[in-house]
Amino acid sequence: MKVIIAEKPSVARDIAKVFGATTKKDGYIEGKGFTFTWAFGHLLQLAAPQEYGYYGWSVQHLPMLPPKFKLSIRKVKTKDGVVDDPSVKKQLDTIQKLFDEASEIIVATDAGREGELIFRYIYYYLKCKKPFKRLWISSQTDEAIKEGFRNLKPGSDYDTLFNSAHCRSQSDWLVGMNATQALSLSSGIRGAVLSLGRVQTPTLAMICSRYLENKNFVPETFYQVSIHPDKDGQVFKAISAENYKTKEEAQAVLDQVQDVDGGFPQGGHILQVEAKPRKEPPPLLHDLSSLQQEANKRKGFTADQTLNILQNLYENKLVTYPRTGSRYIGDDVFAGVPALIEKLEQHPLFGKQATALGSATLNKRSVNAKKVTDHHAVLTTGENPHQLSADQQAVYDMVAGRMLEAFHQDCIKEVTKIVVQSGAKFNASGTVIHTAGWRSVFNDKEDDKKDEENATLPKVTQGENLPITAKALLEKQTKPRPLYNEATLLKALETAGKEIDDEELRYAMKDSGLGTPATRASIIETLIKRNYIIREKKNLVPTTTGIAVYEVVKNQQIAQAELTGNWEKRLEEIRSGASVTDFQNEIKTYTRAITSELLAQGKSLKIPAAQTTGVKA
DNA sequence: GCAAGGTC
Repeated sequence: MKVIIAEKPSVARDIAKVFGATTKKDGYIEGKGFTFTWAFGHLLQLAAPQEYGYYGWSVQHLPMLPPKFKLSIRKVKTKDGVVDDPSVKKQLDTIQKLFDEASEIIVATDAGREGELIFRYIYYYLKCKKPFKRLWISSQTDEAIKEGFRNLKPGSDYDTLFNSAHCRSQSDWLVGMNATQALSLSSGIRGAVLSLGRVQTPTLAMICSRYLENKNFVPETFYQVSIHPDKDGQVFKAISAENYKTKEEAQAVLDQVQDVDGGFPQGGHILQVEAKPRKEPPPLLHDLSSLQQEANKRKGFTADQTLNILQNLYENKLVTYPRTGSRYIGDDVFAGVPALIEKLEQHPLFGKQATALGSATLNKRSVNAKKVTDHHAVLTTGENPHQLSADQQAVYDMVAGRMLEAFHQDCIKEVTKIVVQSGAKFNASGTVIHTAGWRSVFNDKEDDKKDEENATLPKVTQGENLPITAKALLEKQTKPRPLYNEATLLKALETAGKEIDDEELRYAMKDSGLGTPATRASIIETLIKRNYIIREKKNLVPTTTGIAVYEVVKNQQIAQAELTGNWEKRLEEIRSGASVTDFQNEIKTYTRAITSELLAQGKSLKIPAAQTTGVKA
């Protein structure tokens, strides 16, 4: 008998369905000579320090460098402390029984580094010796699954992938556990937990450095002049092309404006008119991060809330797999899109849009099989939702609405720029939407609209002279970059802090971002739990503890996003066959260095004991 | 008491 093991129940069900296996057992599905079982993500983790004999937190143990790592069952917190998760234990027993009976194992965990690790940790923990083959597919449609089974790979083809995954896991443990204990112990605060890690610390650093930049920003005053030219009763606003440092300069420009009150009936000379049509393509489909950002902007949901709501919708089969990092779908999935859109015709908000889209040519911007990684973009499933809570409905609508947008036509607008001469030069700009296209779905205002922009501009021609009915001197101040909120932080994590607005360019940097779609919400929650940051309205603001930790580590490698970038590069080399021990030795060297540095530097930490978490009474 | 990774 062959056993197929998937990363999660939903995938096992999808595969079993293709085989026509329908007998549901406890923890697996049976039929047609196969059994289909599953994990729930990582069932096993690297054992905690005490399991190597490092009892309690002690400087004498540092750095902790276990000669051989052990695996232990995933833990869960109960009132009696931290224990093996009973549901995980039970599933492992089931898997063990099935592996014992198996002639061959087919590995169907997600097609990626962590998916490989999830299986291998189980396989080695259970001391299984059975041969295994690898199913490698990036979409769960029937055809993709069948094709994948025709193309099963030898399990050993993925040994180097496992090596890179294993290195990632061990390195995070070594650096995180040691750095955390080193800083906590050297802080001198009894029971303090000052955690550090490859992902959480650069994230904290980003929040702190932006906060300090914002707080220390010295606004500069500058001046502008505005005029109101009048075209046959239609008045628009134009702003001086230059900003002025002093009020006097601006006043001089203002005085030279040839307005009606100053005795100039037609003192505004149209120097230039430029009207350009612009096509604005629809946004890509949602991945988890973009959905979390939108839900934060629209509804103020935290990243964690959005993930929980989505997981719930997923478990109720209303949306596809949520923890995806892809904003694309393959052609096979695209083939099913018209039917999904038709289903949305019942939707109270988008029904009309869905109907209209049903008879139009669909935009294929979000269709690109090469950009589908372990999972495709989030879609609705075609199941009809009922009895959703307001929050569930809101998130569901964001998924459904984005689908309609993504497959909609471009928005066609005309961007007009007018240059008016009246003493000095003045600019006016305005945007007129000709064909709303995808923008008709939500009918939102553009988020990047500047406050000086005119909604519509009158038709004027070059050489024309217009009366200027008003003029004013404007006093303005330069503004600092805003504090991070969850939406802007999530976006920044995708590109490891580099500011890239272009959607597609940002996408290309996916592999060098901080954290993964599945973990970013929990990174934010960890920083909050440690009392490093707090939510203040929508903003994420560091506490004195957070700032103090940042001050100690800000120049260290562990606070730089580049650390992840460097690791990823090395892990990728390992995947293509480079030495594992070289990397492991470098990590050990780094662990020793960071540990001793933190033991020395932690003494300079100044935090009131009450502001650290985990303080024992 | 501690990492980052996955998922019910």
